[in-house]
Amino acid sequence: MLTSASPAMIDTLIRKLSSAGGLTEADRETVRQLNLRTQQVPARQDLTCEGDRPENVHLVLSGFACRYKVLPRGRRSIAALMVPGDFCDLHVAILDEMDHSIATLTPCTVVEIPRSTIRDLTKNHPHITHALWWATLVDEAVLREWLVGIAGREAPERTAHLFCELLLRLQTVGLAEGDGYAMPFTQNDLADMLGLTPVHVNRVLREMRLDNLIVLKRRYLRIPDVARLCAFCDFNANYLHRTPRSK
Amino acid sequence: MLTSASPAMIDTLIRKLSSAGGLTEADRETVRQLNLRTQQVPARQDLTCEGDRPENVHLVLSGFACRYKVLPRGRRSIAALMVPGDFCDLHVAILDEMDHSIATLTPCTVVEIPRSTIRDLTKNHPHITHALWWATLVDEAVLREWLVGIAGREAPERTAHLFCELLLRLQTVGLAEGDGYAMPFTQNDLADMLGLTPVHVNRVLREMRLDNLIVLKRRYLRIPDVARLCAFCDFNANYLHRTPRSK
DNA sequence: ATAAATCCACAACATATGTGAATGTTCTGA
DNA sequence: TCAGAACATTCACATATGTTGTGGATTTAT
Repeated sequence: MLTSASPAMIDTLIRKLSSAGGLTEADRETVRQLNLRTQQVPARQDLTCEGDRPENVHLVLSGFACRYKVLPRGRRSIAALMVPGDFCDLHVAILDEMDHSIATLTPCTVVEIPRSTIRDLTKNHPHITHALWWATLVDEAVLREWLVGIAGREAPERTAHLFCELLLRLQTVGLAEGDGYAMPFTQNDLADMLGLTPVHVNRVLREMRLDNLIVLKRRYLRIPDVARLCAFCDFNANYLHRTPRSK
Repeated sequence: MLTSASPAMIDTLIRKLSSAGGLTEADRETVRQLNLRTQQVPARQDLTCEGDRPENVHLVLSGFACRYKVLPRGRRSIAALMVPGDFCDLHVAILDEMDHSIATLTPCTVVEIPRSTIRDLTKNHPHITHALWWATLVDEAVLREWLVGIAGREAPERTAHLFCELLLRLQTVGLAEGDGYAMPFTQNDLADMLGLTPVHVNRVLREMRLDNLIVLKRRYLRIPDVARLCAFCDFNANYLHRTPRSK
């Protein structure tokens, strides 16, 4: 299903770009003039596949999507999680070929931005280019933190770290109320993000529940003591590069 | 020690940027006009630390450097390896604060590019900006492959994969002769890159030697049968985004 | 050339996490 | 409302990898 983008959607995009700082009013107007289309995508569906040379960049407006690769033995490894407001694949505007796939985890609303539009923006609007580049660098910082976590944190700390990160990321887009948020992932999805087995994710969650670090019920996560969970996993939010501006 | 950059060094930079494609002769001339300084750095020394707001971007001309974070229990996790021709920290041109550290692994020669220079380039030279952005996206692709490897590959395959990646990356900068290259890393360094223990790296290397997958002696790695090693770890080079041009 | 410092090699043992399988629970759609 | 699917939970057991420690080999500095 395709519909034309509403002002609210454009705002999501502008807010995203503004968090890099440095956008002028003219830049904002340029973005508003873009003729963007919105699309509804069901859960567990690929947006682009490894090897593709897609014609559109996607921005998530609602729902969760992920970046993943499939390993030899059929194991799926999730390398990034996209929450509302995140770009899925700015890559394709610059690199030729996708080296990984992108799929929805839940039903999503996404904006499609033609590659040519990005190319045009980067040729003529340095501030917007700067903002887009900024977005990819923050994505990279998150990716790096995931790598460090998988390489060096034990399963419980790693899991806690993901929950802390999600809390902050969802807070900045207004999707967390206080100390809780909807986390509509399967334990299987979590396993693929954490580099663990579903069985072990289940074990870890049980332990965390027993320690009262989390309350997780019907896909809703509540963190009774945020400071305690952060301390538990040694969480440091610097890698999210949240500016004062963006909350 | 500081010296002014020689033409050969500028060439390294220009070659790097050109691999993204799209540079005009005017762009190249712009790069040649930059007044860059070169620096010798001993092994195992930090170039920038987490929390810094450095004034220079670094480019490695010779030697190996790495991007790392230190975890609670003092464990160092290496998130990226920089070989000659690689940028260390384009981040600092865009993001405010370093969320990780950068250190040399071996003695290095690095070029220092002032932040202001990058800012100027990105404001006035869209093709160069595009090339720089391209470089960060390739870095991100490599980082993603490392994440996927640590999350989903067993130690031997993971190690083999690193060796294959290094072979290609060093080939493109002329630092591999055929099927071998100098790999001046400690087993400790390897462990930090692979998310393993030094002891286990030692075990894995022994096995790989016994299987004749590698010949590793006095910090020099030879791969008797490259195709066999690639098959062993299911190596797919697409994530390196090497263009025909750049090789 | 020699000593000191790293680094490599190997062994015995500990444990976090993976595997396979059975059962119960919660969604989902007709 | 029901049946079927998808998901969560738990168990027993297997194994890859971590931990601690010791001795020998290289490298580095004097």
